[in-house]
Amino acid sequence: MISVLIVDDHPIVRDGLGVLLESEKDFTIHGAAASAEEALALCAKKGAPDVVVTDVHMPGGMTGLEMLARFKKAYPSTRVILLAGMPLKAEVDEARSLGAAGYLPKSSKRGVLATAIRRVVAEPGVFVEEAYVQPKTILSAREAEILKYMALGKTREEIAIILGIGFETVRTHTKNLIVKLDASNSAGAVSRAYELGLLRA
Amino acid sequence: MISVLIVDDHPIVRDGLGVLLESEKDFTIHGAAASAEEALALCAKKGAPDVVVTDVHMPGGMTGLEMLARFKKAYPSTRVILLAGMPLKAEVDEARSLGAAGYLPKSSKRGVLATAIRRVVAEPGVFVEEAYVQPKTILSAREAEILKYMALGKTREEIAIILGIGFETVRTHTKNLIVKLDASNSAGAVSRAYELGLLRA
DNA sequence: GGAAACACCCCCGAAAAGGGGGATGTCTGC
DNA sequence: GCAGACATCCCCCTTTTCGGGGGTGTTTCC
Repeated sequence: MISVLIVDDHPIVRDGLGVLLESEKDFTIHGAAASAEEALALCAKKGAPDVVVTDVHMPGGMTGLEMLARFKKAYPSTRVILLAGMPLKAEVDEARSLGAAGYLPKSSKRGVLATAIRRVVAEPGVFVEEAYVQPKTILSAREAEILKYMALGKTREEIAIILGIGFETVRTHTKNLIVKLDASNSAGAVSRAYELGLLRA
Repeated sequence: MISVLIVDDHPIVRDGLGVLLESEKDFTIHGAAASAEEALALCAKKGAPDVVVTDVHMPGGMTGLEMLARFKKAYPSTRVILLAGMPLKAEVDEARSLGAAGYLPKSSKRGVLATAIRRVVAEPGVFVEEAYVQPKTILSAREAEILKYMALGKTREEIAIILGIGFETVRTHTKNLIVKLDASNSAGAVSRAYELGLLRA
């Protein structure tokens, strides 16, 4: 039996995932938490599960990536699989380097999650990742990435440092983003991106 | 048996909800669709279900509200229950006036959805709604207004002209907005506003 | 009557963003 | 091979925003 801890801020999603996984004979639900903090508290009390399945983006406190770091420190043997609406390359790479066991888009087809969970338990050190389709191909991978940091309120210089590229390059991308999203500034571009479903995972 | 059609752009959520509802003895899954368009096509082929459970916000095409209108026209007897991360009063009111059977936040506790489905089938004309939080209370009316124009990409000067107030006043409000939304600039504030459901996605 | 919230206005200086150009190399598809 | 998309970098200059202050007059509520 593989014990699984589910972390998501939406109870409906949480319960749905729980029932979905419980319907598989080899899974047992270790617990469910609405936030990273809650998940860590639960593990402190009940012990760690074999696998943690968590949404990356949660309002308020800790993100899935931060929680991942804490888990790898406190419970190195626990596998952590991250879920995101729209995985971005930088985020996936960061998750991998932080020791995540997998990174799946919520758009994964049915059964992918169950298969992934079994695989990360069976093969220590494996990193499961799904080829995902960008919902809107209007943005290049780089642009989508820069858009994300823009939404986080980072300045262009900060983004340049984060991505390890030049300031002028970030500038070029943001200029293109504003044009592509038919906006007139960063705030408008972020808004349009939300409306188009390019942000909010 | 109550037949239910599930509409959500995330397969993992869709499947989760499906399994969750199927675990109840009195539900049968009529189908699952990734978009409003797909849902309507499915109904054109297979006929309409008793109840449609749909996410309000879906990337790309039709929103849940638009789909609701189509459903009420084509299949007046089908009940439509809408799900949103953070229901806003205006949206809930619009849904009700469009003939929705219910509007639930995804933060509803387990079982609420199943109960709601049974209720809208048993009581024609009922509107099921969960107490929704209005995080808008953290913003004053003026701030909310300015936030809206900020998301539209207007400059502070443009907003001042639109609202017939001084540039410095707009500035004061935006400064307060950035602090209240825990952001560091306009783009970040707009992003946070979407996440908090203060702007409709 | 006073505290608190609100809408309104003002100043400074530094930082950042925006608009317009141009350039190079890679890689992919026809 | 060559167009086209992409990522990368650079220049000019202007406008806007940001962070830190300061203030006024209303209304509302205890």
